[in-house]
Amino acid sequence: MNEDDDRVFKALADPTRRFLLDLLFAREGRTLTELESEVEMTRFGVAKHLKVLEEAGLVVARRSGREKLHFLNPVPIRLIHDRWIDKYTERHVTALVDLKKALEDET
Amino acid sequence: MNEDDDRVFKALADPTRRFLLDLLFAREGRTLTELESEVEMTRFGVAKHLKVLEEAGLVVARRSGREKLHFLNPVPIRLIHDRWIDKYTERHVTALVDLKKALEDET
DNA sequence: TTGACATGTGACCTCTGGGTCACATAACTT
DNA sequence: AAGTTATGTGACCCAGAGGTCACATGTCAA
Repeated sequence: MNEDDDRVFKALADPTRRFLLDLLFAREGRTLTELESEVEMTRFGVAKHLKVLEEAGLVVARRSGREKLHFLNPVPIRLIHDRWIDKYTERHVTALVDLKKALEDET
Repeated sequence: MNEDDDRVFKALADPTRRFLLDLLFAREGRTLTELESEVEMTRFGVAKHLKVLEEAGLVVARRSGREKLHFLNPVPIRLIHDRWIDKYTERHVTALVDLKKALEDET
């Protein structure tokens, strides 16, 4: 359980991996070569990152012939949220975040 | 903005720092020496971790005489959540998480 | 079957980050 | 004032992670 945690947070620690999650969040079911074209890096690097994300459970993959399709799994993200944001204070925090966003939009 | 992100995720990548957040989540306003007593590490190590958490905005500190009181700031956590969990799919994910927890409790 | 395409594996190099220590400053107590 | 308490700073050591390459497997198309 704790090892799972560690894998998730370590996976999120790298900016390239977060960008890959962003790409999958925008459109799911992408292949390795497709993701590679969006990143300034070798295919091997991207493959390594995807493996880390997969082992952390943040990405789920499905094979289709010689291709491998990748999907984003939001559950671990939600668990991070629940760890440090109490249900009673959640309303309060969301209000704070909305306020912050509103202030930034004005500028 | 992107550098802020990076600081937050890098800060969360270390298990000791996550444990410190847990301690502050349980009871806020703790001092360095108090936190040190809960961790198997030198004071210097803990101080270093607290600095990282503070620079990431996950911990906010207030001085009181020669003591420094530390508080948890949940806003960055909420922003992580909002980055990859759409408001429309949030209900769905929460249901999944609740189901998972229920299944684990049965065992 | 032959060649092109999509992905997987292990070794290797480099550099960042966790942890400790010696030293220093500031504040409370008596 | 003197000693104790709470915290801050810079240097140092070492394990681990990011990135690339050479090589290998498996799948589609003609």
